[in-house]
Amino acid sequence: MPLPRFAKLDPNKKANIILVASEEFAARGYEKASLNVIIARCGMSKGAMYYYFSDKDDLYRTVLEDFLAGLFEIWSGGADDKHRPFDEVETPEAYWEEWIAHYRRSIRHYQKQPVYGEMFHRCLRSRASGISHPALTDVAEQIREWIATVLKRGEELGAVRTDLPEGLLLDSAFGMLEGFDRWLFQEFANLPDEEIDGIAELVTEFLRRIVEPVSAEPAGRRS
Amino acid sequence: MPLPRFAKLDPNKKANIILVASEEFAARGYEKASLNVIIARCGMSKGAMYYYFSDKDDLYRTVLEDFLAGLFEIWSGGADDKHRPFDEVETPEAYWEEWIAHYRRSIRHYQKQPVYGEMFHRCLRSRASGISHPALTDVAEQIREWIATVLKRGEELGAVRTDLPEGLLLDSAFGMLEGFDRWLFQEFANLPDEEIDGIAELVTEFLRRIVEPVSAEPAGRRS
Amino acid sequence: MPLPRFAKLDPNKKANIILVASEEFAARGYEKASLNVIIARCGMSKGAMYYYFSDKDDLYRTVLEDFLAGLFEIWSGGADDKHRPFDEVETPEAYWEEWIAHYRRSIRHYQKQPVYGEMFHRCLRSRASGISHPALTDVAEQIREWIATVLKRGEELGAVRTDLPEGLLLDSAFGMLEGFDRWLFQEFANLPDEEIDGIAELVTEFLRRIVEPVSAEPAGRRS
Amino acid sequence: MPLPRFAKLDPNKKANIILVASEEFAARGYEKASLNVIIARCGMSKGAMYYYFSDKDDLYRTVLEDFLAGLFEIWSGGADDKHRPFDEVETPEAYWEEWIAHYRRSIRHYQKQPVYGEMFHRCLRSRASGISHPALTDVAEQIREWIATVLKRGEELGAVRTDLPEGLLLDSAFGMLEGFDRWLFQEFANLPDEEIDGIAELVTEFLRRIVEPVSAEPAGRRS
DNA sequence: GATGAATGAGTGTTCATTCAT
DNA sequence: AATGAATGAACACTCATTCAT
Repeated sequence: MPLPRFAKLDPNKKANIILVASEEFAARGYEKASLNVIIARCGMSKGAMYYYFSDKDDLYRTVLEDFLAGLFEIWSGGADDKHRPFDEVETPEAYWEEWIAHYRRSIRHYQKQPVYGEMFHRCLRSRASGISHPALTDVAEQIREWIATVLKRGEELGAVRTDLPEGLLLDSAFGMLEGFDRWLFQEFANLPDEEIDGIAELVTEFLRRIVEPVSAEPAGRRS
Repeated sequence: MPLPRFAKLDPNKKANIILVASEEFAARGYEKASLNVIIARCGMSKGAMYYYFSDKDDLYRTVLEDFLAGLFEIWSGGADDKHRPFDEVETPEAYWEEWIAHYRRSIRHYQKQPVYGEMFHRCLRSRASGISHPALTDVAEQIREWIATVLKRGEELGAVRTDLPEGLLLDSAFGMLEGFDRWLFQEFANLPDEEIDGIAELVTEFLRRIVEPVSAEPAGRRS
Repeated sequence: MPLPRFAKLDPNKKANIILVASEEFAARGYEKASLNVIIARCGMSKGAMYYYFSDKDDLYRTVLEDFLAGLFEIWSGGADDKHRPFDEVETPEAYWEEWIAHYRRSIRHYQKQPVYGEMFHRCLRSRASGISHPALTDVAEQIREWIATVLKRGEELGAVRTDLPEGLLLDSAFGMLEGFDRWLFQEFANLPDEEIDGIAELVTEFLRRIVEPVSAEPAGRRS
Repeated sequence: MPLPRFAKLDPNKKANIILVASEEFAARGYEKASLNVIIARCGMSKGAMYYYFSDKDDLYRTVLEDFLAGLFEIWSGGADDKHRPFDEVETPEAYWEEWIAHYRRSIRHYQKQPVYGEMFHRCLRSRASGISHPALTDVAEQIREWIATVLKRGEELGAVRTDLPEGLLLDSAFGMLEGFDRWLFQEFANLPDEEIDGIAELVTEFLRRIVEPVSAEPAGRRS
């Protein structure tokens, strides 16, 4: 929702504004983030900022939109963001393989763009809070819905249990992924590139344990 | 850390200050919470507040300490907070039963004291964040450590796997519990009292699936 | 006083700029009116506005000039604005008849062009104020002078008393007309067309009572 | 509506704040008036102003209330403001004598407190505008109602005509008084004290001419 | 002729904190 | 032991105006 002028701005400046604002918002949250600081760091005048964005809220939403677009691009496999890799799998095994691939892509992306990771965690944390900014809640909701959709696909393939109240499985699985991510984030500095695959497999295994039907052959337990 | 004078204050007033401050901090977070509002709601003067607490930060820490003490009291089974029920179990089965009991107590407590629940979720959400107040991170860390200790006990009993990097299992399990809690919170209004037991069993089952050794008889899958 | 370029502008655009600006100035007053808003509503660029007008003040004066020209055209009987109907009456009775006709014309005009009415009232209200914009005070002064001239004509015909300090009679009469107008404005929606004549006669009668010489046969009291 | 603390402030400081604020509001109107300027002129800090008043609006209302209280005190004859001198007159002649006395009091007051005059005219001018601040419109409305009440009393005594639509007479008379006032204000510097009586009689005569029943013996025309 | 990006002093408002009493 | 008046830097936001293109 930035004013249409923003689209016409020099791409470098655009990217810089979004980067600087992302950092500030990611580091301090919407409320504490200071527009004055963002403006100063961008080297713009007050008026210029308000020339492109109608207010702090608008800037924030723009930052989040940019983040979400980037995220979904990664999640859709680098192709256009309408591509849904999980729609193409046809067996439970392929389904779980796609989860591994999904995680592999995500981790690689976070390593390259640490700010994305910050934003991502902010979104996750904001869930169900009632306190955080509506736009952030929106983004969190979209992420959650993405996962819900993928779990739905898993249900169709018989890879995901269906005997629990709507939302319970999703929230628990989502929470676990979030926790795993948290650990991952703190280890990023120490994480050798060649371990990424193992990590992706591990988190997928955890996910399986939670969401697989109780009658299924348990993941990672094939004697 | 409040000034020593605070200890000498009339217990009713003490409790009132902490309750009012808890509500404000729980509802709006440290940064957005207004000392002015707290002071007004307590019916005290500005000077009085600063007589007992050196600053906003100090008040916040006091509130959190009180919260944490209350939490651990519940978690220790209502006895003094040095009592550690998990230390007393001697078999894996007893270990899991204690988890169920633990959850049952927690849920009952949240239902009676919603403010505690609010604080709790704030703590959870703040985890691993460079954003939130250090004192909140501290509390979150202590909660995490409590769980870590309990998982350690599980390891000793052979109920918890030991083949993963320190922290990974903890964060994943903690995240799952958090997500489960989140779902629970939204259902509180609709949750009949007699279902609490089932809920406590369910979340424990999820926990088992994540943390049990891979070779173990999987939880909830006994034919 | 707009820059000479304005004269050369396409008449439709000219009229549109003046209309839009009139609305904004009439609705919000000089200070609160936003040039940005006017510019946006006109669909022109910032630069263009400053190409034709040297500043906000300049635009305002142009708008007022246009308003005043239109007003005097009406008051001069629809003919060119040098025509002065009151100069042509030769008896007191004809003088008062002309006042009635004057009012009839004015009311009809306001009904067709509400913006004019708004401007008119703004001018009236600004009278004798150290607050309003000098240009508005100027316009108000010119309106006052128009009435002064007409009263002068009345004095020549013996229809208007001459025994009071310069200005006193004028201000009182002007104030009364203003008050009458105010009432009129609020009743516009409910005012059937056929009552306009009665209204015009009534206000003229009020005017007569104030300004007629004390020895004259009082208006509306002819046994 | 100032915060209750304001009442406890040193009366000199209170009066000073109201005086300074009155001047600024009277001179520039609500919107243009700068709180910063008022604060600086009072020699207070920003915080202090907001300690006593919740916002600009609050300060403005306080100023207006003070003004209105002062005005009604004068109008009630210097006695407490519940005293209504017009209620005590019992004949048309006494009624008109009270108007003269009323005007005499008002003029004397304006001469001593010029700011009151400024405020008064701002109120008058704001009438029926839709633009001005609601609080100002309120005050204007109360003044109008005061006059309406007095005219009503005149009707009861047969001193005021009753054959015109509600409001028309009031607005016309009010407008005339306003215009008269305007003239008066510009002459204040030149007005010798001994002429005040004549002025008060003159404006009352004007009023009579407008509002007296058409059949009555006209004022000031007794051959 | 015309554009629109950029400016920056200005606005009203908040709030943790201090300190004379 | 307690008060509450006072502070002032910081906040988000506005808008008439300029000027390189």
